[in-house]
Amino acid sequence: MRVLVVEDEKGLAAGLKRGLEAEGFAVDVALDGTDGLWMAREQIYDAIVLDIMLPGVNGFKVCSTLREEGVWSPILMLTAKDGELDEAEALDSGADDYLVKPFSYVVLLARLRALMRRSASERPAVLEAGDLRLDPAGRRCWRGEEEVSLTAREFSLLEFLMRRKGEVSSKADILAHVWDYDFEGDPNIVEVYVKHLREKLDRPFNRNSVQTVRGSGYRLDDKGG
Amino acid sequence: MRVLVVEDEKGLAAGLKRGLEAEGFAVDVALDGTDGLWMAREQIYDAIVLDIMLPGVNGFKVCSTLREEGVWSPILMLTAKDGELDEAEALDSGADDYLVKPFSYVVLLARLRALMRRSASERPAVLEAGDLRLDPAGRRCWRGEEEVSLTAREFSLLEFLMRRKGEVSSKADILAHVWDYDFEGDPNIVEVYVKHLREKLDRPFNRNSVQTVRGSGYRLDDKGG
DNA sequence: CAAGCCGTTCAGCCGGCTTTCAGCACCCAT
DNA sequence: ATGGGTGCTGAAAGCCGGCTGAACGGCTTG
Repeated sequence: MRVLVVEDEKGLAAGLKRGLEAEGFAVDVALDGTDGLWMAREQIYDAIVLDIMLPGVNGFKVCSTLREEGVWSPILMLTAKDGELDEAEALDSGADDYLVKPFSYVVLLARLRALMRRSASERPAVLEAGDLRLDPAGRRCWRGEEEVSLTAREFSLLEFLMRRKGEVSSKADILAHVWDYDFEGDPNIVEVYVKHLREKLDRPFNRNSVQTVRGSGYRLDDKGG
Repeated sequence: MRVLVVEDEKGLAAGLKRGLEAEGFAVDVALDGTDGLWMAREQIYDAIVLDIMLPGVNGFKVCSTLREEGVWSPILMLTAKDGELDEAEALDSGADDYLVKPFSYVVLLARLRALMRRSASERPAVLEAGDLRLDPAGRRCWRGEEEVSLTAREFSLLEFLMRRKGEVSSKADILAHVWDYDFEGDPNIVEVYVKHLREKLDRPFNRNSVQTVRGSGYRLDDKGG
């Protein structure tokens, strides 16, 4: 259970780190928004505690940026004032919950646990679509009983599609999330990788799980084709 | 989107009901814990707003009982005092979030939406008109049980008409929204696509969902023809 | 150092979608 | 009845989106 704390008040940050570590969490601390953003991108956290008032990039911005980039770790925001607007804006920018300063440590802990419990049940360790299974942690993939080996890109693409199974993902969306958000190359690359997936997941099994929706994008069949 | 409000202060209950209904929710109200428990068992709600201080069974008890019985609708708890204990206990009894009274309506709404979004494993975003269904996210369309495949334009046109089902949409409106707003071509194209829709959605099923209103435009029948 | 794999780019092909157009049918007012 | 206006229809053409095979360079591995 790894937690990222993004907080510029050094005293508070240190306190949180000590407290959470005592509870058995692994804790990383970022002292400003820019650092926080980098760290959250680099590694998957089980939860992120995020102050709103930050030097560099503010908390709202950090939060919405992460969400856009496909980082779905549960985020608990810390708001200094108790204005209603902050609260609403926190949730709208993609936070899962917020806490008004000053807060008590017990409450923070309870909220954090609730968030992680919730996201653990929402995000099962293994993604499934019909008899297609994918284990993000172990980077493995199966069609039925048979394991299929995928390259890094193929895997990311499939993971992305599986998390949105049944929905159409546009090529732009895919590029933004599976490739770097500032990817400037040929969008054709998505087509190329879709072909790769089809050759590994569909053709050998006579299936059709990755569907083209002309003019819109691609869709992974709910039932794995 | 059906919401259950369990609240004994009649004024507040009525206010919530009115407000939420204005936002397009279907709202049921229970005035005590016992009723709330019954109603939550009877039907699946998209969210439950639950007061802690209730005659009969209190909110904590209602919440934990429901959870034990396998009711997983997101629960938003209303706590009267702002003691830490209440908050922690609320989350521990299985609530997904809580709100301290007095709260503002905007915040309640934001929280409620966040909860439902989070638990939206089922996509409520499906448009319906009789036995005609359309899933904008998945770009799929059904007449009854049978799936109908539509091209990009056909889909946009149908989506537009379904969002305004029962109302007449002028050809100019349709052109502006389904085609580019600066479309300069032949308006006849709308007629062409209406024909396509009819051939795919109506003719094979002996229906008449897309109706012509001579001199005004087209209307999609509320009940799908 | 060689071999292989992976990620990426590119150009050509193909099918079908979008759009246009001309002719016909129908409704309504004169 | 007759004509204009409005909508319907089938076919044809052009274009665009997606598919594919090949090739290249960089990186890792033996």
